[in-house]
Amino acid sequence: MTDENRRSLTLRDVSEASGVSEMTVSRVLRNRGDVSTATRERVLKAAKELGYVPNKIAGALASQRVNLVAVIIPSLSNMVFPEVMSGISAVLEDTGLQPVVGVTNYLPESEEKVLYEMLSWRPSGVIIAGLERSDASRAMLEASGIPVVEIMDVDGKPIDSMVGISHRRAGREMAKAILKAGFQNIGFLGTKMPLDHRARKRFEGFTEALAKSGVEIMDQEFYSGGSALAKGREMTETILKRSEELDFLYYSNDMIGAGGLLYLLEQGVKIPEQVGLAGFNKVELLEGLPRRLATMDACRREIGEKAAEIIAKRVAGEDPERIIELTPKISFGDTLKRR
Amino acid sequence: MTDENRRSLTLRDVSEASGVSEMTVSRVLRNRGDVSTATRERVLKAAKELGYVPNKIAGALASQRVNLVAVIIPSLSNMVFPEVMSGISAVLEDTGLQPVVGVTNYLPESEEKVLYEMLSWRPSGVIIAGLERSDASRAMLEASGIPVVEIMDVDGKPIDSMVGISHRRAGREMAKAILKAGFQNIGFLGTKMPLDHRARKRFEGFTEALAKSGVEIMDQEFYSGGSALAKGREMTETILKRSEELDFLYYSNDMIGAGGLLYLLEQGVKIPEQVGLAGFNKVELLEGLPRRLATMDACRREIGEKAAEIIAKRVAGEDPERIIELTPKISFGDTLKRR
DNA sequence: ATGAAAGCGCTAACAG
DNA sequence: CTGTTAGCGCTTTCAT
Repeated sequence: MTDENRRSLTLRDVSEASGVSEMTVSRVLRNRGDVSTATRERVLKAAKELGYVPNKIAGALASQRVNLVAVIIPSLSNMVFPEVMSGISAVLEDTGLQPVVGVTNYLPESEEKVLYEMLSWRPSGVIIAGLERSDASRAMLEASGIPVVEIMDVDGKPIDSMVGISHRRAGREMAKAILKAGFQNIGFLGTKMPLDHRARKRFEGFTEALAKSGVEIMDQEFYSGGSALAKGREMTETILKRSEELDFLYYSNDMIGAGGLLYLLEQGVKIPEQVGLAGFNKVELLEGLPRRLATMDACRREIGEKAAEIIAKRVAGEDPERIIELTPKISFGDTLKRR
Repeated sequence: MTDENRRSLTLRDVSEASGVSEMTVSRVLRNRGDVSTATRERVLKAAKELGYVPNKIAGALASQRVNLVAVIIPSLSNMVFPEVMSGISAVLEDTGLQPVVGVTNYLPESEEKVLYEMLSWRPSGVIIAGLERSDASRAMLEASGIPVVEIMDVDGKPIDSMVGISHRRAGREMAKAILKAGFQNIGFLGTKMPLDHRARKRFEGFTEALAKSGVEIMDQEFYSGGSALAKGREMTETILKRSEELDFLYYSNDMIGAGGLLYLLEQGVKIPEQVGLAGFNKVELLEGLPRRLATMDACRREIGEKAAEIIAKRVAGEDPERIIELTPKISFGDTLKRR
C-alpha cells in the first residue's frame, strides 16, 4: 500500500537490523548450527518486526535443494483426486516436503507442458497419475534423475515406481461377482475411453472375465462431458429402451451409476430383482442415496499415502519398495445381490 | 536409471554442445531478441538431444520475475473451488502466468503457513478465498507488495482487490423469494459456521430479511463432517420430526439440499406443496436429481476469471478495477414455487 | 559461536 | 546478431 515498487526484504536487511552477519541470520532462520540464545532472539525479533519472508528461490539455488513434490493429475473435479491429494498431504506434512499440483485435463500434450513447467522448478520428486504417457514426457521423467511415482494403476511398467490397483483385475472381479449373483444379461455404461485408460482397462478385464464364462456384454453405452449424474440417467434410459432384457448394468463410475439408480427408482424398477447395478470408486456421495450402489473401493487415499511415502523415503536416502499393488474390495450394497 | 547422482543439465552444457554462447542459448530458449535462424536451430537441436530442461529457479533469481500466481483455497473436495480454478486457469493460460494451488482446510493457522510458504517463492500475485484472515496473514499480504485478490465474498474490506458476490445479499434475496412464494414456516439447515464465514453471512442476510417481514426462523439444524448428502437426509428428518409445521427448508449448500430432497421424495412428501426447498451454489450435480432443487448461482467460474484478469492486468502494468461484485441469480427449479 | 568468500544457473545491461 | 560482465539472495565451506 505504501510504496508500490519496493523490493522485498533480504537477509541483509535483517542482518543490518539485528547487527548480526547474514550468515548467522540465515542459521537462525533455518534452525541450523549453534547460535547463542541471545543472538537467536535478536534475529527473530528483527525478522518479525520487518516482516521478513525468506526467498526460497535464492535458497533453493544456493542449496540445490527444493522441498517441492510435483503432483500431476488429470482433473480436480473428479471426486477421485481430492482424496488422493489428501493422502499425499497427510504424509508429506511431517517431512518438510510440499505438494504442488498440476492438472492435465486428460490431455497428453497438456501433460507434457505441465511436466516441463514443473520439472523446471527442480522438485524433489514427482507423483503422476497413470502409466500411459508420451515419449517426451517419459524422457523428461527419466532424465530428471528424481524419484517418480506413477499412481492409480499397476497394469504396466513404471518408469521408476508405481502404486495403485489393477484396473483389469478390478473389472474381472466385478464380472465374477455379477455372474455369481446370477445375472446374465449385462450392459456396460461408461465414458468414451480413448482418454481414460483406467476405465478402459476395467472394461477389458470385465469383458475378459465374462468371456471366460461364456458370457458376452449384451449392450453398451458411452458418454462424454456434461453432468455425470444426468448422463447416467439418460444413458440408462437409452440402453434399457434398446435392450429390454438387460438384468445388470455396470457403470464405469459411481456418479453415472447414481444417476442410473435414481432413474430406475423413479421408474419403479425393482432393484436388484429386475435390474442389478454396480459402479466404481466408492465415492462418499453414495452414502446419501436411497439405495447403496454396489461399487469397488479404488483405495484412493491409500494410494496417495503410499506414493508420498516412497518419495519421502527416497529423498531421505532410503530405498523403499518401488511397486505397490493395492487390493480393492467390492461393496455389494443393495444393488448386487443374488436375484 | 543410468547414474543416479548426476547433476541436471545447464545452459552451459547446451552452449558447449551447440558451440554458441550461453547467452545466445538463453535467448533462443526464451524466444527473446533476434537470433539467426541457423543458430536458433542448432541450439534447439542440441537442447532437445540433451533433454535440457531450463532451471527456473536460477532464471527467477536472475530476472526477479516469477510467473506463478498463488491460489489459496480452503478445500478441493468442495465442488466449488474446482470451478473457480478452471476460471483462473482459463484466463491465465494465455498470459504466461501459472496458478499454484495451496489448500488451507478452513484453518486460519494453516492459511498462515501456506501463505508464508507460497510467498517465499515470490509469486507474481495471490488469489485467496475469503476476506477474513489473521493479522499475520494480512500483514504478510500487505508486505508482499504484489497484487492480492480476495475472492468469493464482497461483504468486507479487501486488502487490495476483491471479486465475489455478497453472501449477505444472497441470503436476503433468497428470503424474499421464499416469502413471496408464500412460505412462512421456515427452517435453516447448514454447516456449523464458525469456520465458514460465507455461509454465516448468508444466514445473517437471510434472517435479517425475514425479520423485516416480521418472520422468524422456526427451527435450525447444523452439521459438520461426513457425507453431505447423507447429512442432508439426517438433518431433514431430524428437523421435520421436531418441527412438523415447517413448510420450507433453506440449506446452506446444494449437497445437503439434495440429500434433503431425496429423503423427502422417499417419504412421499409433496414438494413444494407440503415443503419447499432451496440450496446454494448451483452445482452441476443437481441436474441429475429427480426434481430441480431451487438454488442460487455463486458465479464461481466467473469469479475465477475476473480474479485472474485482475492479476494479469496488474502484472502487465495496467490498473484495473479492484472491486468487482457479481450478481447471483436464483434458480427456482421445482422446489420454490408459489404453494 | 560467528564471519568471509565463493558460487548455485541464469538473465539484464551493455558492448561489439 | 552475438558475446561479456556482473550480479540476483541465498547457502556451503572454510576460517576464526
